[in-house]
Amino acid sequence: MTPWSSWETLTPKTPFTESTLRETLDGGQAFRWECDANTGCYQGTWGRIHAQIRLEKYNTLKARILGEPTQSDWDALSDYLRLDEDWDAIVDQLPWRSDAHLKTAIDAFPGLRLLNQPFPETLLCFLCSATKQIPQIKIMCANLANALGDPIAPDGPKALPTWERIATASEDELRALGLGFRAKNIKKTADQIATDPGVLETIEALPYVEAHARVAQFPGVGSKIADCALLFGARKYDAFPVDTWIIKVLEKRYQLEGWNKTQLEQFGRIHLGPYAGYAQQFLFAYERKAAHKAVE
DNA sequence: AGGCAGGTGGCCA
DNA sequence: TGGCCACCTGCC
Repeated sequence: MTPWSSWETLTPKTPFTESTLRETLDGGQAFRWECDANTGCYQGTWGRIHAQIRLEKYNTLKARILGEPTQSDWDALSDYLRLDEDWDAIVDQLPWRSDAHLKTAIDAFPGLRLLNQPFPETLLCFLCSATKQIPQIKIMCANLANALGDPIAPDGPKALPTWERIATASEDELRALGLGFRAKNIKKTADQIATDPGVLETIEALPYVEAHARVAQFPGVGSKIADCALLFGARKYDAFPVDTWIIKVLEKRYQLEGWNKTQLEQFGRIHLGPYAGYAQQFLFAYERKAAHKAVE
């Protein structure tokens, strides 16, 4: 059995709360985190790192990493969680002064932030996401890792497969992982990436508009999935993913009934500005919370 | 038991 | 451009 590192105290510039940590790790940006119901400890995987994260009293953030992490692994954890991000400065640039609903959503999730995930695996996870709910997306990602991924440690959890590895699988093999019609798109995208190594790095380095146009050329990647991959996996904070939840928010709370998706995307980017993606995350989290409450 | 789910792409006017 | 529909699969 591979041992865990000792628990280290992390020092985010802006603290998490219980609900913002949950919303950050397990709110639909990433699909490889699970919360232990008894301890409230999150366990998850990204890149080649498997970690546990928990919040102690006074919102002290603790983490440990499977194996014998180096300083660069701890730095990777800090980058992943964006611990050094100037959250106050970012949020202050959102139009909360003139947007009461946005202000309500921000106040409900202080410290909620966007993860800094690896771009290739973020694209993969969101290719799985079409017309699926979060629990189902998680299962697909877990199946992909278990079937095609490399172990992070001997007998340990597995990383998500590389695109090159996926390209060596057949569509039928992928379908057997429960991907459904997404298997064809994932296979075709993998084939394209395999024949053009470095394309994802190139895309990641482009400004948002160019990156969006390029990533949306992959089969199965439309405007929404492109925006999610760029926002959650490439730090394009001006991306504004318009999904069913955000459509509801904009229709109901911004009185934009009758607007089509393209118009809603443009409204979001124009109204919310260079950090539109951050605003999206607050609005998304707040709306899901409201819907959850309504069920109770 | 049928409809729906963090969409996309193809087809038709 | 805008509307409609098929597409896998599992869960309510």
